[in-house]
Amino acid sequence: MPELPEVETIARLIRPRLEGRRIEDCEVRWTRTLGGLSRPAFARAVVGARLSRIWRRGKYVVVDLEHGGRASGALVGHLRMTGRIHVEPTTWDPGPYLKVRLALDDGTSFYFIDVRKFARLCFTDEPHVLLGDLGPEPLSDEFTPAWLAGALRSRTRRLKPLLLDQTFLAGIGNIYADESLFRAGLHPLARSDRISPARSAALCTEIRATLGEAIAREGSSFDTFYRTPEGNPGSYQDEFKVYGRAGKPCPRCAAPIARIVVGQRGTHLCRRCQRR
DNA sequence: ATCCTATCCTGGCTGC
DNA sequence: TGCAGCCAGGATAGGA
Repeated sequence: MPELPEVETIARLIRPRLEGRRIEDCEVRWTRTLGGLSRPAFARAVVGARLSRIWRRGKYVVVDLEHGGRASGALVGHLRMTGRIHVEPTTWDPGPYLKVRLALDDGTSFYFIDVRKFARLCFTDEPHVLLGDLGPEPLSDEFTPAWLAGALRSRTRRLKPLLLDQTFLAGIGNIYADESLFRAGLHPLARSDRISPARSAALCTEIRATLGEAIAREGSSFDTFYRTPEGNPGSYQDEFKVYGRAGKPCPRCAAPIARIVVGQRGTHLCRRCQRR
C-alpha cells in the first residue's frame, strides 16, 4: 500500500515531469474521486493552472497550483490502497481504472488511476487546512527521541494503532508500523505510556531508518498494486523482516513470525524479540 | 480517551 | 472448471 516511502518515491519521480506545466484540460471518469467537488467546479479550479510545486505530506501528494503567477490552491491526492499516478503521453492507454486525467501543455497527461474507488484527488484552496490535522513528519527535525517519548507518555494507547494514527505521526501504514516495531523490539500491543525512554529512542531511530531505507529502494511492492510512476515495482519488500512473513523464521532469533490482528489490521511480529 | 465496528471497493484467494 | 464467499487495506464515522 502506498505509505510514506511509496508516496515520496512517486512525488520525486513525477516532480521533474510536472513542475512548470500548465493544465489544459481535464477528464473525470469517477466524480467521487474528487472528494465532494462537482466535475464543473473541479474543472474551473484546475484548467489553466500552472503546476508550481510537487511535494508530499504524510501519505498525501500535493501539487501546488498558480494562476497568472499567483498561488491558487492545490491538488491533494491520497492513493489509499490501490491508487496510482502516471505521467505519460496523452495518447497512452491508462486501462479501465482511470479516474481522473489532467492534460498538460507538453503533450503528456497526469493520470490518476485506482482499481478500487477509495483514492482521492481533491482540489482545495487551502492545502494547509486539509493537511492540518496530520502529526509530524517522521523524517523531519521535529521527530526526535524527546518528542516521541513525550508523545507516547501522554497517551495510553497500544503502540501499533497509535503509529497508524495519522494525527499522531504522519505517513506510517501497516507495513512500516510492523517493521519499525520489530526493529525496535517493541510489541504492537504494548501500552504507549509504559515504554522506557531507551525503547522509545530506539523506536524513533528505527522508524527513521526503516522509512529511509524503503525510500532508497523506491518503496515496497509485495502485490500487484504499487508501482512507481515509471511502472516499476519497488524492492524494499525483499528487506521485510516480519511483514507478510507469518510462519517464517525471525531474522534475529529464528522463532516463527506470528500473525495477529490488532485494530482490525493484520500484524506481524516475533513473540520472542518483541516483549509486551 | 480509547476501542470496536461498519463502510467504501474489487481482485484474488480459498474451498467446495 | 465454476462459483460463492471471504479477505485486505486507509480513513472515517458512529456507538460503546
